[in-house]
Amino acid sequence: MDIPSRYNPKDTEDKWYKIWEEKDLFSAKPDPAKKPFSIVMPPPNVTGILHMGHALNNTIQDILIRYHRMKGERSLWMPGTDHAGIATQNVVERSIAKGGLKRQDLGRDKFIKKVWEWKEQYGSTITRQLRKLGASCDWARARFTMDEEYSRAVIEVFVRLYEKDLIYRGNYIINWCPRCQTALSDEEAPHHEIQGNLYYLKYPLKPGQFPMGTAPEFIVVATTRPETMLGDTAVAVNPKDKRYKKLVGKILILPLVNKEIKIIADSMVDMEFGTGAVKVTPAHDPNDYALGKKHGLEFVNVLDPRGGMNENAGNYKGLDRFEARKVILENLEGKGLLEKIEPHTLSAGHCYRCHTIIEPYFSEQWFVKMQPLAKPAIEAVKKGKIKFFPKRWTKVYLNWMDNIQDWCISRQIWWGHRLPVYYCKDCCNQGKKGIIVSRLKPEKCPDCGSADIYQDADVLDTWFSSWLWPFAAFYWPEGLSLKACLPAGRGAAPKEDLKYFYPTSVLVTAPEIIFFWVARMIMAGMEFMKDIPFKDVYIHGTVRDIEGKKMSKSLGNVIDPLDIINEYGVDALRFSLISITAQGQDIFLSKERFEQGRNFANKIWNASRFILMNLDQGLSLEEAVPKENSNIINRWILSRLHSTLKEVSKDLDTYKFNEAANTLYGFFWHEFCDWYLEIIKPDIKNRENQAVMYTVLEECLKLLHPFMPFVTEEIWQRIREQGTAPAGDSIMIQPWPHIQARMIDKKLEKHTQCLFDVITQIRNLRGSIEIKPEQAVKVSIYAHSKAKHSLLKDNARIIDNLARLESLEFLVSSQRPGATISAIAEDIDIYLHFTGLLDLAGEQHKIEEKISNTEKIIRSKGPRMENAEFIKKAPKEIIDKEKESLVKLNAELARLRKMADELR
RNA sequence: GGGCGGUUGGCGCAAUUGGUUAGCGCGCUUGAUUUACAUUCAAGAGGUUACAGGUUCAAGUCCUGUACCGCCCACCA
Repeated sequence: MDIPSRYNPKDTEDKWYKIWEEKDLFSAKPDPAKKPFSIVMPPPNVTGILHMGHALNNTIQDILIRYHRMKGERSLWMPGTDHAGIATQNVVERSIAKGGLKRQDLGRDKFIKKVWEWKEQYGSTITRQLRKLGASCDWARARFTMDEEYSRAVIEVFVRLYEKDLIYRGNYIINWCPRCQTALSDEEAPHHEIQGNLYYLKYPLKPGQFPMGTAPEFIVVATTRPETMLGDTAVAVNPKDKRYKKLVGKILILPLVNKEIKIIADSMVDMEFGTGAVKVTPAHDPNDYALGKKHGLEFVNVLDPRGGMNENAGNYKGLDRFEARKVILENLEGKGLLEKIEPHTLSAGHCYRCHTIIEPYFSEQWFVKMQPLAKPAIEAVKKGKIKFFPKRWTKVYLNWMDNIQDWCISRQIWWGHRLPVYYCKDCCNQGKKGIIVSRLKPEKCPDCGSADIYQDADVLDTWFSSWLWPFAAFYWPEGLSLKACLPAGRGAAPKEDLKYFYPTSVLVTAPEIIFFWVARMIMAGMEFMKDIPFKDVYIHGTVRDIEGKKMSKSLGNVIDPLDIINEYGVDALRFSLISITAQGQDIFLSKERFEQGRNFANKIWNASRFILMNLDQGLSLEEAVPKENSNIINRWILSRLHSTLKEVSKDLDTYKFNEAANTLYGFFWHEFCDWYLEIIKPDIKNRENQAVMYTVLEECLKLLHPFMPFVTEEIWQRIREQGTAPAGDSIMIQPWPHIQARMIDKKLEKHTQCLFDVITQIRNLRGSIEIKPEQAVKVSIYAHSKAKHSLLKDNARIIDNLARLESLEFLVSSQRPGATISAIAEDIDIYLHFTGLLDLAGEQHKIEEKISNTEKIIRSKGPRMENAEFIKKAPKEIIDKEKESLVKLNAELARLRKMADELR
């Protein structure tokens, strides 16, 4: 037998993945007679490279897909990539920058062409890496959010929403990233705390409004962004603020700009903060914007799109915003108008792509009206049509949905779906509206007939295409009406699949994506499909380093899954990752974690190697069905197998992946290998043992396959190569083991456990007096019950072998034989004969210790049985259990005392 | 300012609806190598479940409060 004694992942991984793909085992074709099971993969960015978050996310999905596929469902995992507008544009801009080029140098069309070229060349990195991971996606169906047909769906949605009056254009304060030079949605500009200052600026009152000496010369305002003062058009105070009461309505001279601005009163102003007087910059702050609207203030934009000062900033024009801040402060100080600077922590929005501090910026953008869309999406979750796992995310979702804000969807970049918005130059020039929203470019203006029409330059937020993923990936809207219209044969993705696979079964994703994507998909699903996009949402934790920090390149704490695959193998990566992923908890990773997975893969490998070396051909599996007279050890392991199977299936059905993995680990390693195989080793050629051993291995391989696809496939195939089992395509498509309830016998499991306890106790006794492992010893046993007596007697050989006995004697009374040390296991007394010098005092001490321990337990339980309340109120089962255990403990105590007496 | 999660042996985590003597992995101690696997095997040590109250016959589990850690949301200029 040429099986190496170490599992080498590199020999199996690429090989089997290739074969699975060649045999087309990942493809799922609709079959009305069968249940569908579908998952749409959260499409990774086309610029993406595999990180641990991907590894975890996709391993979970692959486990679910493989599990349901084996259960006989039509199991589809729909893969794809996201065009990731800003991220991809940034990457390509960086790449052409090496040649000293900016995108503007190329022009829009050429730049877009470059992006496509980049995509062709590098865009498949992430999908290649997902293959490495073992992901069993139906690659033939892979979609890209910029595909022609997908883009059509995006345009369709825009037009429909516009026609329903759910999309509008307007001038508002939005989040502007000066580096990416585009608007961002609120979700794309998360707030982070930064250390800044609060600057106190003096704004002089216009002279002559009060008689000399009856009013202050200045009003002091506090601001964190002094450069925006150039765009101030008022100062606001609280109307209740006595300090400023008489100043309301008066005029200030805005320093540096020398412009007159008014003091206004508004209850929005917090009297406690700063000086109680706030400068108002309607074009650069959302609050000030509101004030500006309310009080009819002027909107002065002082920034340009790059975050520099524009022509409204006068002398400061051209300076970067932070440079300008410095200069302005210097100038104010020079004029004695800077009162003081206080350190101040504030939270500012940051671009989620490049982490630049965003500027609130007044500009014309396109928005989606969210409240009407949110309503049915809230209902769907409230009514339980969509369930979150873990449940607590439901609240997070509902909270956000209840306070939903309109969604800014226009982006001032080039890479993305261009808005299907056209303008008639003539109409616009004449001050008429001239906006045409259309699926196709209009030939001429429907109003004036002019052909002078141009398209809006903006593109849509990437999430405006992702939110359609669960149905657009299935060729919506055609998919609703068309029958199969793609060429038949392998790889064809018939468009009627939408009907079969939608709604999808479960969405697996990370918490930070709930607002961006999950919530919006639900809204889109309800709006365009009139149905939920998925039934369950499984939210897994964030992968962190061992100190709990997020993994990031800048922190240098990244563990690269590809390195782990290289060093430990993919099965090890998958298994370890899953076994430490408690439902919904974050994951703290260190490299050593993967040793457990690697060791387990090796254990599976070697147990299989051992079995294969000893397995006869042409086994009849009938022999693995326990009969009344079957060997108790075989009945035990089969019962444990089916208990395990039941648990694993239940855990998978409830998304408790770590529990499933750990249950399997414990069963395979510690019960099957450590006990069962060791026990049957001497009788390994026994027909029944052969059949049982083989059955347990086969079933375990199947149970393990979703977690560790490669090692299980390799072994499964080797079993077939050896001719032990009939040939088959792949373990991937074997039926999931059938739970046979009648095989599970908990009483038997418990009963058998006693045998193992006796063996452990004997080994323990040997160890306590340092008997050499090779030295066989004499042991005498007295069982206080008949059942146990016959269990031990029937299996004496097992005890002999595993505890290395010279002889095993069954006593007829509970009398301690001479020259022995003793132990007890349940109701069995164990005596180990010792020929050397006996450490009587040590033995005595050991027993005394056990006695006091047992007494302690009895003391803690005893009063309960005398407690009338307990007897009255506790369920009968519990009382019986308690009674039973107390009886046992007391018997044990009596036996221990007797043992101690006999020693004296 | 709101909300959520966490706090269990040295470390990382488990523990269904409250119900035997709180489990697992790593690490540690001791011993074992012709005999499937040293990526192994055997045996063992190690916890008054963050703290303070409360409910209950019974609390790691439920309630109230406190402390610390982490995350999310929010327009404190």
